[in-house]
Amino acid sequence: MAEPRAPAVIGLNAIIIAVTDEVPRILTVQRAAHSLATPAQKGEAEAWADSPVALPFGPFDPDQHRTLELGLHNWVEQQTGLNLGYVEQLYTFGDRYRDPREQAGGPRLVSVGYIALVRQVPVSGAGEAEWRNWYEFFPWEDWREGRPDVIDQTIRPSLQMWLDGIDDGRSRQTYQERISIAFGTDTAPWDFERVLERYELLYEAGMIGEAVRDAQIRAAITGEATPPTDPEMLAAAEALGTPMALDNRRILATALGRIRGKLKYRPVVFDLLPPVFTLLQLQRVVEALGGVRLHKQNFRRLVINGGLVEPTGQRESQGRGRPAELFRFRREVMSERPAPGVGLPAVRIIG
Amino acid sequence: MAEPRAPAVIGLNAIIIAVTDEVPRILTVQRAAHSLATPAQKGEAEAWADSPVALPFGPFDPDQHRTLELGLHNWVEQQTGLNLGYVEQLYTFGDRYRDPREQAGGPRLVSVGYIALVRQVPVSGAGEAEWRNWYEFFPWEDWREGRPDVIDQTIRPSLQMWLDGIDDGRSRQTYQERISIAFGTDTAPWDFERVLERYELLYEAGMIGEAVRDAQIRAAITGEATPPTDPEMLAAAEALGTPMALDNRRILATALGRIRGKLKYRPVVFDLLPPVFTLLQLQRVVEALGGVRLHKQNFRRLVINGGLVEPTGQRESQGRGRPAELFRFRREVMSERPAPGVGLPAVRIIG
DNA sequence: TATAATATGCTCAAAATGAGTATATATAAA
DNA sequence: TTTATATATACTCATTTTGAGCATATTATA
Repeated sequence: MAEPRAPAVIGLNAIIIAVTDEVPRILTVQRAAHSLATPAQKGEAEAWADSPVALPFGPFDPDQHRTLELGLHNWVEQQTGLNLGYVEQLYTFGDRYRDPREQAGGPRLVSVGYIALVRQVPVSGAGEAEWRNWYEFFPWEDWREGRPDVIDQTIRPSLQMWLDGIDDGRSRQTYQERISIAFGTDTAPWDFERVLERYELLYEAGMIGEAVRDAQIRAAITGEATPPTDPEMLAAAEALGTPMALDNRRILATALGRIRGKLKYRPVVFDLLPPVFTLLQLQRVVEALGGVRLHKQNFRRLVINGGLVEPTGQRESQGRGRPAELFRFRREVMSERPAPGVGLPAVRIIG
Repeated sequence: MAEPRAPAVIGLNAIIIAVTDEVPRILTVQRAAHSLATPAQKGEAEAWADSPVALPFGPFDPDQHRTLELGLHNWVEQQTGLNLGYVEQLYTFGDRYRDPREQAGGPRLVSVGYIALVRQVPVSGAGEAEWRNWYEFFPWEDWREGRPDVIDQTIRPSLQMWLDGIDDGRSRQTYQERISIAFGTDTAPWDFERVLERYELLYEAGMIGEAVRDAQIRAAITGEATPPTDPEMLAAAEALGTPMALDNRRILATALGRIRGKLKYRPVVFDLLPPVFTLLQLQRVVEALGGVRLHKQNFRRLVINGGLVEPTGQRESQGRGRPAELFRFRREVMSERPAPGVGLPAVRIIG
């Protein structure tokens, strides 16, 4: 068994999530565009532009930090002034060239992603930090106002065109199946958790801004001519949301899928809410994360009968109609039921 | 945003799982005990003995491997002759001193764990590899023959004793809650997915062999006297399964919990079975992983009506009673239902 | 005072689940 | 050959959970 050498560096990415005004938001930072251009290919640097929108990132310093998570806490606090509550490891990303600087001899960058859920949305501290609607990056994932137009107007036709252009029958077959699973069919429902699968297909089909960018980078490095980019696909990329730096959008897709899955069997929503809340507020947060509308009365029944919340006796002051009762999270539920969560439906789109 | 330095090394751990004869097994390798002893403290090396039972481990070589997963495939194949089928990233472990050599100045070891599910159990290739029943490491997790004795005879009383010894009322309260959630109460059910939570509590209570070992290591390094180990706790450690090297048992607990969770909403079992199988074989594999007995007729209904399997028309040859029909996995189910899986009950212990 | 908006209570059918009983088809034993 | 035993499979039935909707309560505002 050989000793491991030390040829890679470890970084930490934070996906910091909050929900305000019924909008799920993530904290982004500005990333200087030139940080991608290495001296070796300054000239080519103008050929492609990386997005300045990035997830908060920091190096992991083993000398200073006892655990990965503590390291994360540390620089997040420094950079944004946030002190994180619930934190959970997401995934570790280590594909070659996820940082293009590798192509110019830079070290392999392995990043461990962490999800953090926060309540407050303090004006983000050190300058360039900014909260952004996460559906800005995944317009096809928000079904709260009905099935998003972009699916049938852009995604479906472009995917079909891409599929038709694949010569090998077998791999076309495989892709067809993946598309059905990810995007559903007339019979198959849309599965709200398959966020990453959808993003990856769109990337592979070249319909995502980052895919175009990465193809250009590869071409610039190998010295080939800029690859012919299908104008259809470029138009698609326009409609398919804001690009992010590096593979940050893939990381975000992973996080979104994870959160949606977790909602069903762990009471994670409450980390996004104040200590007391109305049932409608609770429902709106769940809907924001899930990207679906839920049946109000049944949602009520679910969380009350399920023992997830308990009434405080107080009622809300403000408001238009009848004042709502204020509830709080019942921590005891964790030791009462095996998998307490709020559950998303298969494909409900009711108001 | 500072550049990450390169002060840690990245390794890969494989949790390779197969089920044969209704026993869930993991592939282990022999780990030379002296690999933990550094020249700096050879003299102390006899004071504590690390277990030679380890998970397969290999370094990650970024020059050679395009992705972490490919790196894993590569050395697993070399070391064991296995070519892995379904592989999924589990978790990244980076706590300080998870490799005790760090205490003698060794580099921080960050390991990315991967779960692999395999069908065949070929006589494991290069020498020291060996399949072991995973319940050998977690005797309290197998409820197929009823509630394991070790829970009420060892775990319950020792946890209580430990709890009573905690002075601070607040932290005793917190621990009490964690114990209730992890191990259940008269009212609260046993949650089969909380494998890691249970392991961590037992470790923190000092009831696990590794906890004793790690306390001794720390003492040896800091030069303190060997800490007084409660003989009760040592006896508990005897009953609480085979220790593993480093933090490998924690990694394994993470994997077991993950697999049990996944069972419910993804058809992972089929990666452990031959292409055709009887429904009882399928059920036995699910039971082996979940550590529970299931109701036969209802299990049938679940997988057939759920569209998870389809009959082949063939029947099984051998056997005592009526020959069973052979089924195969219906891949189409993946695109029909949002979360196809087999589901484990809350706490069923019926034959 | 009427109207709109929201909260909350309740009903009812359909589907899923838990627990059995009954029957079919094989091998092994008498 | 018959009987016992083991397994597979089919079917029933009560209970619980879920999906959908109607009805009523309580507030602010026109």
